[in-house]
Amino acid sequence: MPLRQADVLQGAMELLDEDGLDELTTRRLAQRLGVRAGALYWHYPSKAALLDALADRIIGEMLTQPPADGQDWPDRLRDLATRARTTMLAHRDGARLLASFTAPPPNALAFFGSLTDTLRSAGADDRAAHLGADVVTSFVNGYTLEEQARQAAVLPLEQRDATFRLELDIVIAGIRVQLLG
Amino acid sequence: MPLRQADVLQGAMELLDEDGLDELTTRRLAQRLGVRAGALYWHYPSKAALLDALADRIIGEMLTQPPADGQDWPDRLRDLATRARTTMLAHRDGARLLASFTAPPPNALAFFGSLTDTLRSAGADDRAAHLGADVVTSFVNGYTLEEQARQAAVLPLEQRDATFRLELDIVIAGIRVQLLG
DNA sequence: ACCTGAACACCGTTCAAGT
DNA sequence: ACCTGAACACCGTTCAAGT
Repeated sequence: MPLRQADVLQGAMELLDEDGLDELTTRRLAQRLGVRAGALYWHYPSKAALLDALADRIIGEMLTQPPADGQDWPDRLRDLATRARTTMLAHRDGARLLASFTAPPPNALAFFGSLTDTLRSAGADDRAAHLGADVVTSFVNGYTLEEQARQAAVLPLEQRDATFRLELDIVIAGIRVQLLG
Repeated sequence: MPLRQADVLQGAMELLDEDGLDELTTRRLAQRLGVRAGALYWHYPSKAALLDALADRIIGEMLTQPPADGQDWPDRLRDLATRARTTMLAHRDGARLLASFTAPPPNALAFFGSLTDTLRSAGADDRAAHLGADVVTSFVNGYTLEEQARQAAVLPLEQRDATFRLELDIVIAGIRVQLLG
């Protein structure tokens, strides 16, 4: 039976997890799927489009669990930020892939929206909610990119978890003081 | 006269600024320098090593001006963070290049050291100084990477400057509350 | 509708050989 | 000491032609 777009995406995900972003070439992906490289261009217009779709699928994994209720806004921000980091770490080169998309795909907007919603429900206006969501996003992406590229091989996970938590609490404390004072 | 390592690095810098990281190939660089691609391997053992050296040269630009005296620690942090962002923005794909080195080169360690020094002089112990420097670094890198990849083309600089400043002040307020309280 | 075959215009890297 | 020439093993992409 012929390949479908979902099969191509699934194969790309597996190849990423097994061999990393640098080994995720159109030729190696085609070989794994049992076709020639040119065939991929029937399903996606370019490799960049395929990587965008892959990034969006990974971001989608951050959105699966519904928010626990009874969380106050700092717990909710911690939950979202932790989920973002954990999901990126769960895929080889995840942070680097997510830094590479051209325009923010749908799930990226949805995830950002859950950050701004959290802050608005805590009393922030639109501008403050956007600033707070943005500073959390920049911090988590910058931290995880560095962590996955250079620290994951040398520091144990519990230690990195603890450091992330402490630095995240610095950002959240800053949001409280500057935006929700 | 023959090429020297510094000439290769200079050519790489110019090619980066003119055409961007994706166009900075060994073959195009060699052509600009009037040699064949293989000749570069006499000066650098690999393209990765050349990019590391280029990243370190750019980070070095953040360290040129001595610290203004009479600054308190928040002003000094703001100065360092702003200098980091400005320097990355001054080179095409600067943030992406600086996210790509394998091990932190000398100037990266020196820059991080000036952040920790600032926090220690404000009364932080070693652990707190490290956490504070790290959260600033992660935020600035994450922010500028996103900015240079997707916002620089669509938002005016003054607006991006203002947003960066506001978000940086969130991080600094968090450091004050969590680490220097 | 989906894919092959074959090509095009590239990459980074190596290394004997030249000067 | 520094570089050429030529090769090796790759890339992403296009597209007529096949089924």
